[in-house]
Amino acid sequence: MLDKRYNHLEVEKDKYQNWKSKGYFASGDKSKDPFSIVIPPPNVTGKLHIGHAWDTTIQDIIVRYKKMQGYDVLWLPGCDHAGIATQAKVMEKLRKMGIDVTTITKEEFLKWAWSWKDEYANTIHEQWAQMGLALDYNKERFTLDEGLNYAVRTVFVTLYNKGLIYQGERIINWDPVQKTALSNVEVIHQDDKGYMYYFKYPVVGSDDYLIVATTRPETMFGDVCVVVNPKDKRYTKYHGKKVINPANHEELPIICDEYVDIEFGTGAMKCTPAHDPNDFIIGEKYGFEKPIIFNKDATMNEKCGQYQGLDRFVCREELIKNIDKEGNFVKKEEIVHPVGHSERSNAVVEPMLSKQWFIKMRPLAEQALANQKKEKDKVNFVPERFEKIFIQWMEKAEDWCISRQLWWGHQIPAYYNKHTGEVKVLMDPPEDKENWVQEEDVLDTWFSSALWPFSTMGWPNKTADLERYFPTDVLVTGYDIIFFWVSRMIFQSLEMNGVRPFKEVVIHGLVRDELGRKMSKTLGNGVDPMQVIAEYGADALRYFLTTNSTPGQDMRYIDEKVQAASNYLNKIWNSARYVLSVLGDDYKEVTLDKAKMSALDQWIINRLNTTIKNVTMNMDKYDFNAASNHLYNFVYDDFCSQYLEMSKVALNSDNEEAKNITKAVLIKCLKNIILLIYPYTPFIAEELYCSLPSHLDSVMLETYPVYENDLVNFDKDNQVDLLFNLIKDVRNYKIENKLAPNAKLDLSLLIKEEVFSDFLVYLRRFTFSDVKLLNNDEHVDGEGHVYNEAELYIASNDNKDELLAKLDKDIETLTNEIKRCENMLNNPNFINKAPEAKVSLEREKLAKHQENLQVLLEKRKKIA
RNA sequence: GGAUGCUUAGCUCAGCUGGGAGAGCAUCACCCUUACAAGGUGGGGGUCGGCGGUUCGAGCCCGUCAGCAUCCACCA
Repeated sequence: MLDKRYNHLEVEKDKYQNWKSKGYFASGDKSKDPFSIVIPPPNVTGKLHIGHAWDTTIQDIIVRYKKMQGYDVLWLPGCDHAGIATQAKVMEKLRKMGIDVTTITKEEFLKWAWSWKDEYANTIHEQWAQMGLALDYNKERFTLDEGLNYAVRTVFVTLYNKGLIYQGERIINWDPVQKTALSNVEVIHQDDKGYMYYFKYPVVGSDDYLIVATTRPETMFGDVCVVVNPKDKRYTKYHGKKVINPANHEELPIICDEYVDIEFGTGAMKCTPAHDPNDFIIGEKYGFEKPIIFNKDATMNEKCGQYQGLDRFVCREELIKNIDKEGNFVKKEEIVHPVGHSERSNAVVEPMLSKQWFIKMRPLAEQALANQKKEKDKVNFVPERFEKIFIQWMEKAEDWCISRQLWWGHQIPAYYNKHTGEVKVLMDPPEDKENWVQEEDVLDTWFSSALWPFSTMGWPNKTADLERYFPTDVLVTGYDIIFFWVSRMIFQSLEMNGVRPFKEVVIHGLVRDELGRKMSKTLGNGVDPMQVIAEYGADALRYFLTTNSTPGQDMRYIDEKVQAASNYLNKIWNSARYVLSVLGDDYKEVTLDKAKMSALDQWIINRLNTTIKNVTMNMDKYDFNAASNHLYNFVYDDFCSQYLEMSKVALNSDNEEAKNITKAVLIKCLKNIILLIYPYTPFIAEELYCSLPSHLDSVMLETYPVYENDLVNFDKDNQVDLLFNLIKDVRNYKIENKLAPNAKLDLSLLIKEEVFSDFLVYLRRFTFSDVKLLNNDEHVDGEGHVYNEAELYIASNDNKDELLAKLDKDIETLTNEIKRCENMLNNPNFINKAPEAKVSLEREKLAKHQENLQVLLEKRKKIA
């Protein structure tokens, strides 16, 4: 027997281990059609957060749903080595342990890093288990394992040989804390308060000067010239002259270039080719040197004289002070301007000239864009609008800097000849190893992530898995990593395989806190999914996460809603408890025969059938909120509030056949509810499923409910609705008159249209009252309720005036309804232009209303 | 400077191809009725951000304005 209250701790105990050990998560049944998903590999930097919980629950729902529909589902798990992030975490840990990280060797570090990885991968496994994810652990991969490393090298070499990877000296984003290059997407531009500083650049051989503005005065040590627009009349007289750099007193030529915006600032621009992408272009164009003035930690280098060794921001202040002393500092203005920060370290990124490896983006992007124009083979974004975001980014994607100055990652397979400096890019080190040294840099983490959908399946080998499961069917991820990951998977797969990596990509939003703020460590407003599970259970968390937002939209974590989810599960739990309790020990399954079923039996089966249809339709659209709503309404309104209560009548009768049919209907409804809720809440579903009188070993082996066409032609909805309305109005009467719910009333009913057998039995039972049937012209006193199919009179103690007042109220609302109908029907445009069905519907309504009004008016006459 | 999303009940959000506004929580009244008091029954509460347009008919389509949020963008 089930407990009175659903207890998630009991219910969720041991089930995951059982599923796993029985092999229910494993893929590979060749008799079925394949369906595949790869998990977005979480970083091994820490624990999973609530966003992961959302992302993986969506996938788990899809996976469990598809399994039930008879697919051989592969859900491939794994983790990402997360280069920069992990290296930072491990370094921090070592520092805390008192280890001097400046002297540590690469080999020592990697040992620590691998043990870190093992530890956190373990944690992640435990969390996946808590969440109940049906992952196929046989296929688990790690982005840094040998197989994936092989795939990474293969792609690198292939792209290099095609000229799509090159090494070049370009302006890159330098993270001075992590001391590595970053790609554009790893830089977060935020509006920071800063200053625009104005300096005098004295003109050589005169007392004149130009005023030049900059937000980064320390870069003046890297200036090579001052640029003005040739059309700028103010500066014509200085063409060909030189100015003195007030920072280091070196002479700088004044050159002319259209690039300079006359309107902006003073119209005279300092040019620092090594530390600004635009200045770099000008430097190239005019053949200037490109002096680098920073060390790797963004302290000033030897080119900066007395400032050498100072931090860039300290140098800035010192420099301004000194220039001011010489009278060349004009002013500073407070401004707000976009400043690039490192995604990981949050350090202000320094644009810096550096030799790095790049992926040439244009050809790859064009290919991806072309593929999106194909009707059949494009990647389908769900919701569709995210395709636009993808396309816009692809249209202007610049070359991707893929080299990182780290230890934790895939070492770039490039080799430098110790003697000649020649570069070779190879799968394996050259034969004469001793003459070559491998590139120290590793690849951007996202380089290996981009290959995830196929590298995990054994690519480049033509493995059976690759053949069977690739391209994958769907990828589920948040909109925040469309650029980082989704787009790169798409172009890499198109380039390496000629096909899209996944047919559909389901995009979800972010989980925010109760106030709508992004969750962050600094705010400390993060929600730990494991704590929520401890309190409410994984099922409640899963249900909450997947049924409280529209696809693609952000959601807020709201504790009460998890509670509400838990209450819903308790509702289902208790309805199951009831159903199981009424079956009795001798329950034998009977096949449902429509001819023998009562109207209410047919009604609920019909409602169930409709629910199955609606749920399935929305599941297929990945609209889990809509799908679950249909089920929720069925569970609460149709099943629990109506049928389950009504079933008590048949079950208490002496009619054995009716009893058995009712039990069968109850079981059928319950079982289907369990199967429909199961993808969302597998634990409670398993528990309840295994409590059913007949069941397989696990709900995981069941098939998904199917819409049955032969059950739909139920035509007594009106009668059932009438019954419910009558009961409701009587209940309302009792409440209004402060009567007990089970108070006995004298009811009189005039039935105008046919009702199903037992109609009155139910009415009497649920009103706790006698119901006297009236003839057509019979009159009784009392409070009247008029329906299309019947009239109800409740014997009442109200005096004449009170009764009249109530009648008048009803008459008024009915009159208004009639007016509304008449207005519509008197509008010739409506008659002519609205669909025929709509028009006749309104006509019918009007007729009914008028008929009902007539009844009320006659009643009024008789009372008055 | 581009782009996207949002604005609906006190709060958090649904509302499918346009045809009489919904849920959860909160609130009010009554009820420990033999599945469920973390419950049941029955209520109350919304000129669907403003303005204009299309339409017989607009929360939904179009335009415009406002507010909020997010993303992209090298302006010294």
